[in-house]
Amino acid sequence: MFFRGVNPINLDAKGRMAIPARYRDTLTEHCGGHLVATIDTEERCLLLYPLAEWEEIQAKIEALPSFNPAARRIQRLLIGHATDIDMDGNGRLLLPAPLREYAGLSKKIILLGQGGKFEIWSEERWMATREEYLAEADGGAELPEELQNLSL
Amino acid sequence: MFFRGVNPINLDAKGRMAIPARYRDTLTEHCGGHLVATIDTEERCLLLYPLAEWEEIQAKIEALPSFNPAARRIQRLLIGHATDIDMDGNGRLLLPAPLREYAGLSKKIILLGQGGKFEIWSEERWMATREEYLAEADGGAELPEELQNLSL
DNA sequence: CAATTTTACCCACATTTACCCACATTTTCC
DNA sequence: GGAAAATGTGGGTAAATGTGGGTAAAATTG
Repeated sequence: MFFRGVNPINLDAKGRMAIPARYRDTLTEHCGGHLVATIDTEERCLLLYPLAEWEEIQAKIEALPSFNPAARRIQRLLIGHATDIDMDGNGRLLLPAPLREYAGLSKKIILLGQGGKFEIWSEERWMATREEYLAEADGGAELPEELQNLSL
Repeated sequence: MFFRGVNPINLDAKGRMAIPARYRDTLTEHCGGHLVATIDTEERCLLLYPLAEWEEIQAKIEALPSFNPAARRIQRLLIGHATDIDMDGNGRLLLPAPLREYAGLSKKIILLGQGGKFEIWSEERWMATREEYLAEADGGAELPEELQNLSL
């Protein structure tokens, strides 16, 4: 159950996106087409999880202490924006308006496979962010040790 | 019994809010539509619990040491403002005027799923608070250890 | 105790959403 | 390169949801 790849997709007038066919079988088998979308707190994009994966994450987040401000912040942002979405008969997802708005999604969007989850970007934003990433030099001093020794 | 998601809702002229249909079945099954609303002590928003959940919490709060000023404060604020509310036949809640006032609720409000409970915000206030949260960097120094290693 | 206001319950209409079908387009296979 | 299958796209319709308001019961006040 690993997703990968960049997929340019068009949102239709109702805010629906067609999941590329190659992911559909995996998604129906693994979670009956039940997904959960929420926001990314660092970038203006969305995260899309199979239901089971999301529930594990939500359990961890909910267990955090309620009176810790940093924990409250994460709970409000992540759980607060998490929305259940089911694939329709045509393999499409209807993205809720508040989430579309957050990520600035209009017509052209990018679905990015990221292992256990997907990311959803506006095409424009994705292009710009990718360029930034490429422009930053590798091998900066701030790399975690695990990365320093990573062999590709 | 996990609530999540952002729900933009309109209060009507009588101060009633329609609970989104997807939560209704859960609420009627789990607590017969009996809920308890109270205030959040940190932010100007309301907390909305299924009756059973609230009773557990109230028991814990009542058990706090009476001579501790911070405990007394919490008791007075939380238990003092807690109000029983039932869903009507149309799946709506009538929010009491004092609570609406506390949270500054007029017409446009936001219902935020937060796991075992909901939060109710004025739309305006929620937007502002969300922007603040987003502006704060993740990975600040004050994060609980559990959070530092959380992998989304 | 009567009069007035408030609350709760219910019904009916407007709007939105979900589901389904049909067409266009792309891909695959021969 | 052409035909057939699979995929992507658009939109119509029935059902579910949201909204407003009326009426009767209850509570409150003078």
